[in-house]
This record gives sequence, structure tokens and C-alpha cells, in this order.
Amino acid sequence: MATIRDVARAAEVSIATVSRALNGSARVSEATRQRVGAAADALDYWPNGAARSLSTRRTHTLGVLLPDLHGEFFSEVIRGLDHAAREQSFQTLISSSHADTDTVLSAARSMQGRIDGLVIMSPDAGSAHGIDRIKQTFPVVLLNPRFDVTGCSAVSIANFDGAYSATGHLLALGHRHIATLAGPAGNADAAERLRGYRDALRNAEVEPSSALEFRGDFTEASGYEIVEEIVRQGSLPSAVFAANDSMAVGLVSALALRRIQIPRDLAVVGFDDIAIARYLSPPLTTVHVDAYELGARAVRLLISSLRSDGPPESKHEVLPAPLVVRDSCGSRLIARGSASRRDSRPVRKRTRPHPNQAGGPQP
Amino acid sequence: MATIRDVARAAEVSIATVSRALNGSARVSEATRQRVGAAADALDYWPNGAARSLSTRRTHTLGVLLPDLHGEFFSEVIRGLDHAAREQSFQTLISSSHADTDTVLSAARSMQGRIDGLVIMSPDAGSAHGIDRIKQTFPVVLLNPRFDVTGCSAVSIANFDGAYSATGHLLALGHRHIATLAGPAGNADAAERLRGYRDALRNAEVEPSSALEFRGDFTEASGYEIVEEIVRQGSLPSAVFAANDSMAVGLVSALALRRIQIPRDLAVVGFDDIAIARYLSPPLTTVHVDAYELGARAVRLLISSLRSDGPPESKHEVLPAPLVVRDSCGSRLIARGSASRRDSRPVRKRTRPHPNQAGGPQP
DNA sequence: TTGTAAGCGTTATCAA
DNA sequence: TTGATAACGCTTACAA
Repeated sequence: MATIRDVARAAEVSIATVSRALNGSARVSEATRQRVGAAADALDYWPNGAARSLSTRRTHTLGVLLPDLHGEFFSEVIRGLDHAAREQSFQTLISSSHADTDTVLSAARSMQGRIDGLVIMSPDAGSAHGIDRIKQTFPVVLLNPRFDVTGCSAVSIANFDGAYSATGHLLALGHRHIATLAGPAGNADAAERLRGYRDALRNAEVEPSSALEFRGDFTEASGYEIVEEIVRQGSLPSAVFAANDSMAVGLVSALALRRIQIPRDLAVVGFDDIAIARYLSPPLTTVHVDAYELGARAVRLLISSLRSDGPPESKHEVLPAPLVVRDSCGSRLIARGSASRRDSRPVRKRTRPHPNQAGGPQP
Repeated sequence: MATIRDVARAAEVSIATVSRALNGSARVSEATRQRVGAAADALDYWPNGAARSLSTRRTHTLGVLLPDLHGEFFSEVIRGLDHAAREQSFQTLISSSHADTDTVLSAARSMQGRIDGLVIMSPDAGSAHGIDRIKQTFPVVLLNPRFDVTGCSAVSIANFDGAYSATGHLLALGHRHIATLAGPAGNADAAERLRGYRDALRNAEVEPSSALEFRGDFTEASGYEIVEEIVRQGSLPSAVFAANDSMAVGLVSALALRRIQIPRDLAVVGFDDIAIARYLSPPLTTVHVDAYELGARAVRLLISSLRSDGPPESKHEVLPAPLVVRDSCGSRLIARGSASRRDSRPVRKRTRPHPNQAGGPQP
């Protein structure tokens, strides 16, 4: 492997001149620049990144700490992160499966000297102290955090607003007996979505009732099982707001088995807008979460605080979560005036041909 | 930020001793080890990764170059890569959107000094030369490549076998008039799948006919549109093998609109087993591709060739692509004897509760 | 415009 | 068992 010394020798200049020539410094004559360039090409010189960042204290790399999520949401977040980073010619050092404070902290530690900043996704409340420590070493941006940290920017999902408008949609359609399939206790997103549901009800002068609040765990299985509970209660509600699409999918399957028709017998709204949502029968009305944008914004915030010296920035952006109206609530016309949008793309245009889709067999 | 010098000063030893103590060298007395540890803790010392890898020439990091894919497949590959890497305490430096040889080469170049090895996904045939260059700098593993490179391990998908068994399944069900919805010309996966389809036919003494080979581009839209073409031909085939699930999804939608019933009027098999496959009506029989495993194997191959010194390894693993029988071909009983498996998991168990699924709202 | 030399923060090789 | 000190490969004052 050729080093800068080899290039210097070949071009008959000092290593300093090679460095300057290759990095486009102004203080180099055109002639030597040529000579150095030629020598570097001839030797096929690849500068050593570690040496460079040791010297410059910059790595042009962003660290990313993720929980052990998978599926489309996660993939889209990464894509957003990576694209935004690439746009600014940053690379991304990714490490996932970080559940608790300790693993987050040790991963951050092991990235010291190799990243310029760090994006931490969905840290649990316990990690607040760890993050305080990390942000002394490099700028940190939190992705959908369960808490606020001063001196730290963050991007999160409009859980409350999304749930509020989903429930509002049902109310606008005339429903008054609206159940919710809530997420697990202790989960911050779940809590916010539940709060949005309740507030929307109260705003319509419907008192939330614990008899209509079913507790799931965000899995499809729990959505499926909850149907038994609901049915056992005797009187069916006229609508259900599921705190995520996975549970809605389970719910829909179980309803189909019991021949309970959607939306005639029961209207259903979900949250997340996962890919499957529009393939359910009927296509699921749900709250759209733009995972790609979530990642992209986090990177933009991080790079901006990288560039700004001075006190650490701490902007907290909230990503809008708009309602996407499909067919699972019926009477779609009524929804017109609301902030929702009707998803009426014809089937054949459902998937926009993606730049690379023709390049690989994968969907 | 405390450096090794600060720790040395605090512990009243030399920096060499600090390094030895912290890296668990045997040649350190228990007493000084304690003292150094205490000093490091007190100063909250984080070793600098760049300095360390400059000195050791090891980075404990794997580079990953990806095309601009997205969606579940891509996400699963990354998850497989990352998990396998983490298992061996490696981190992953990811860079996507690499379409052509030049971007692949320059990305690899910019990783020099910061990675120990590189996984390159789906490089196009043109990059063969670039990869020859890259593998002189660090070990390379190819993920589903369009070609073989000596001195380079690779993992690829059993495209031929998968297509062969999908078509074989249709033949076993008694179909003789089997069309295929092929992928784009020039795409290696598409070509292999087409070859598998043809071979299966020939093996059953059915001569492949170009009139039954329709050309799509792996998008849902193209699957949708092809139905018109097929119908225009007059006589409907009795079965279709779609070279990927996206096209199968489009196909199914278009057939539903024309009231052509699956599998009664037309049997359909796909390829990839994307998440949506089992939600189609009827659930799609398709060839399963384990994207997670694809990534994990690539990393294992890479790490193994990292550890082995000597000539570069060049194992080429092929990931099996088993047929998953659902309902889109009917008469499922006949398939018993074949190498396929019947997917009969009940709806409520479709999604295995995932370790973290209870920790985030995302599917 | 170019060269010399001092870092950057580690690890590794010697002696002691 | 420890300590000097020389790498590692690069950038960047400071001199020339």
C-alpha cells in the first residue's frame, strides 16, 4: 500500500507538498500539482483515513445507534440517514441492538475518534444520563426520544397529533362509541397516542372510558387476540383506533374470521402506514409516519450543529403524521374538510418505480 | 477529552503502562493495573479509535457498499450484516447509493484505513475491474454479484433452483401452459430465474415458448400492465411464474379487476416472499429469499477471511431459496412430495413477537 | 512556492 | 514489571 511518502519520493517533493497538492491547497504551483497528481495516480495512492482524521480531528463520519428494530420502518430510517449524510459527503457508522444505557454508552465510547457526531434512536428514559456524558464528546441528535435533553437536538414523531386526527376522523364520521387498541404501558409513543385519542374524544364531548381502552403490545398477535376481549364485552364499539398498524392487521384478520365487516360493522384506523396497510381488505385508513424523513432530518440537524461552533444546538423538530384516508372507515366523503388526505392512487401506480428497482430483484 | 497521557500522569506511570494495563496485557502488576483503572475511570478516559487503528492497523470495522435499494429486503440484509458483525464485535461503516464502478471505487477508497474488510452488494458486471483493485487493499466479499471474482468470497441467491422448483410445483399440479413474467433484460437475477423456469419446463418435456415469456421490469406496475398483454393474446395460460413478488402483486391486482380468479382460472407463483405476499388474496405461493441470512453469511465469510492469513479465500456460497406453498396455486395436496414447504402458520402467529417490538411503535 | 518538523493518540519494541 | 521512544500516515505551522 503506497503512502504519502512514496508519492513524495516519486514526485520528488516533500510529503507536505503532496498533502497540499492533493488537498487542493492554493499554495502549490500548477506544475508540481500535476507532477504530484501523476505520481499519486501511478502509485494508485489511497490516503489513510485514520491517519488523516487523527491529524485533522475530523472524520466525515456520522455514528448511528439503533435499537434492534427491523422491518420497513427501520430500513426507511436508515435510508433517510444515509442519503442525507451522503448528500453532505458523510459516511455512516452504524451499530444496532442497543437496548439499554450501558450498551449505548459503550458503543458511543468505541466510536470515539472515528465519528464527528452521533444519532441515537429511541433511547429509553434510563439513558438520559448516558447521553449527557456522550454529548460532551461529540454532538448528539436524538431520534424519537422518550425525553428531552438540553444541549441536544431531536426529531420526533407527532404521536399526539396523529392520534388526535385519527380519532377526530372517526368522530367526524359520526362515531361516538370509539375503542382504542393502545400500545404497551411504559412505551412513550403508546402513551402519546393514547393521550391524543382521549383528547380528541373529550374535545367532542365524549368521555373516554376505560372499558373502551384495550391494552396491546404493538404486535399483530395482540391485535388478533384483543378481538376476543372486545367481543366478550357484549356490545361492539362502532370504531377502533389501533395505536399501530401491526395491531390493526391482527385485528382485521380476527374480524374477518368472525365475519364482522369493516367498515360496515366496525370502522378501523391504524398508525404508521406500513406497506401492508394499503393491501388489507379493505385498505386501511391510517396515520402516515415518514420514516425516511425522520432519518434525513436527524442527519441534517446533526450536520448543522457540527458546522456551528458555539453552544450546542438543541432544536426539537416534530415530524408531522398526517392521516391517510383509505376505505376502512367508510363514508369517505365526510372527511373532506379535515386535515387528512385521501389516498386514491390507482393500483397500478401504487409503487413508484424506484431508480434502482430495475437493477435488482428485490422489492 | 482525556488522553492516555492524562491517565498516565494521574496514575503516575508511563503511557506504555497505561496502554498495557487497559488492554489486559499480562506484563502488568495487579497493583498498577488497579491504579491505572482507577485513574482512567476518574478521568472518564475514552481511547481514540483513529489513533489506535493507525497504530494497530486494525479497525474492528466492516465496510458495506450498497446500491440504492430500499424496502424490506434491503433492511433485512443490513440487519443480518449488522448482527453478524456485532456478534464478533465488529462495527459497520455503511455507504449506499452506489450505482456504477466509479462510485464504488471511490467509496472504497475513502474507507481506506477505517475498515478491515468490505462487503459489496450487487455490483454490476462493469465493476469487476474496480473490485480487482479494491481486493488488493482489503478482503472483499460480494453479495449477490453478477459475476465471479477470483480471490473474493461471495454469497448469492439460488435464483435458478428457486425458479426451477416454483415452475416444478406448477408442473406437478398438472399445469402445462405456464407463462412467466420475467425480469428486465440484462439483470442477472432475472436471467437466472428465467433459465430455471425454462429448464423445469424442458425437464417435464414441455417446450418453452417465447409467446409465454413476458418481459417486466420487477415493478408492480409492470406486473399490472402485463395482464393486458396476456389477455390480448386470446388464450389464457393456466399458470404464471412471476420472477419477483412485486410483479406478482401487480398481476394479482389486475386479475382481480378482470374477475379472473386465482387459482381457479390462473395459478400464480412469485419470487422473494416479501411481507405482503401472505396478505394477498389468495396468499401468494412464492420462493422465499432469506435476506437476513444473506447479510449474515457475507459478514461471516468476510470475518473468516480476515482471520485467515495466506491467500485470500474465495468461497462462493449459494443461499437456498425454498418454495413456500400458500394458496395461489390451489390443489396444495399434490405438492407434498416436493422440496417445498407448506406455510400453514395460523394468522395470529404470523409475526413472531420480536425482542424489541414492544419497545417501539414501528412494525 | 516549497521544505522541515512538530504534532495527532495510540501501540510496540527495546532496554533497564 | 516498567519506561523511553520509535513508529503508524497524515496535516499544518513556521521557516526558508
